[in-house]
Amino acid sequence: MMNQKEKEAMTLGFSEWLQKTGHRKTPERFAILTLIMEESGHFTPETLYSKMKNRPYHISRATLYNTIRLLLECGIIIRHQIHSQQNTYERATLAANHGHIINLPGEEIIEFNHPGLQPIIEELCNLHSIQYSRHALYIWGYPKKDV
Amino acid sequence: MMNQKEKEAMTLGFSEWLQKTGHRKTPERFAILTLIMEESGHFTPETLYSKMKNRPYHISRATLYNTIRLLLECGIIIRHQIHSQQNTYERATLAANHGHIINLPGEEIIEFNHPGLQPIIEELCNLHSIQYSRHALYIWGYPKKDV
DNA sequence: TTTTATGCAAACCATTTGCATCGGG
DNA sequence: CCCGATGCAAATGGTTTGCATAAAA
Repeated sequence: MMNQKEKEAMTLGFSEWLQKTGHRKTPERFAILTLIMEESGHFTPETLYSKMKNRPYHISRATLYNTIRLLLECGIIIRHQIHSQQNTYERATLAANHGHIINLPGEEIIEFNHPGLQPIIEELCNLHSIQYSRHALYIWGYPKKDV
Repeated sequence: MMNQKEKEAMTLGFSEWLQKTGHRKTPERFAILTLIMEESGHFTPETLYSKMKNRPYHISRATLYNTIRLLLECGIIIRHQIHSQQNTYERATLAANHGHIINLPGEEIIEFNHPGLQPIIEELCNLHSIQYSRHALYIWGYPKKDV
């Protein structure tokens, strides 16, 4: 969960990014950002939309998808591609800290963290002359039946 | 590219899997497998479908999607999650050997290989009691402008 | 006042499904 | 023969788009 200070910093960052890139600062956009800052894990456009319905004012799917695109562009959220039919998103600051183990069947997700990964990624980026942006490690497997 | 021997082994494996799981061995299924064995990288249902059109007989989208599902189930192909709108696939044997660097903008894909990754994955699987099935490491970044 | 964003509904498009027919076992 | 598989076309459902209206700047 984000604390108040982090939320303010993120809101300010979004506001500045909107300004810098020539987008308007509409209340809908900040309402969606607020909702996303309350998410503790993965979410989809549909889960956001249904949560939106319980809020003071309604926001359309068009605006929701539009805002999700902006939040992707400015790097506040990232898109996971775990399910084939529906896009899943996560705040980038959350996602940066862990990989995903996808536990079949049912695709239950375990998040993990491993310090050895970062040096490998840096090495690969140097090798291929890539300016690192982000990464994702997914591991698929089945629960072990033994103890 | 797969050599003849590998192709025969894969075809046999698919055939046995179909038998074992109670599915019929239709010519359409083997025709699609044959096409996939000629792919040297990523493919989508649509790229397969259009290649199919140049073949002796036509295969419907329904059958194509049905067969892709079977090939996923038996582990011959895996699904990548790079593009948001269309599923991308690859032969599992190919995918096992490399990770993917997604070079923005345009999502050009560089494949890579790093020996340090495997021990990390094994460690994580042991820690979480996971029977390893497969993994995927994606790195997003931009081309470096300097030399 | 200008121009971008919103909301609604319709359009899109990859994928799935229903159903009549075909054909593997 | 029987029942699963195919082909076609229609349905589905997540996402995008067109357009009239609203509201940021």
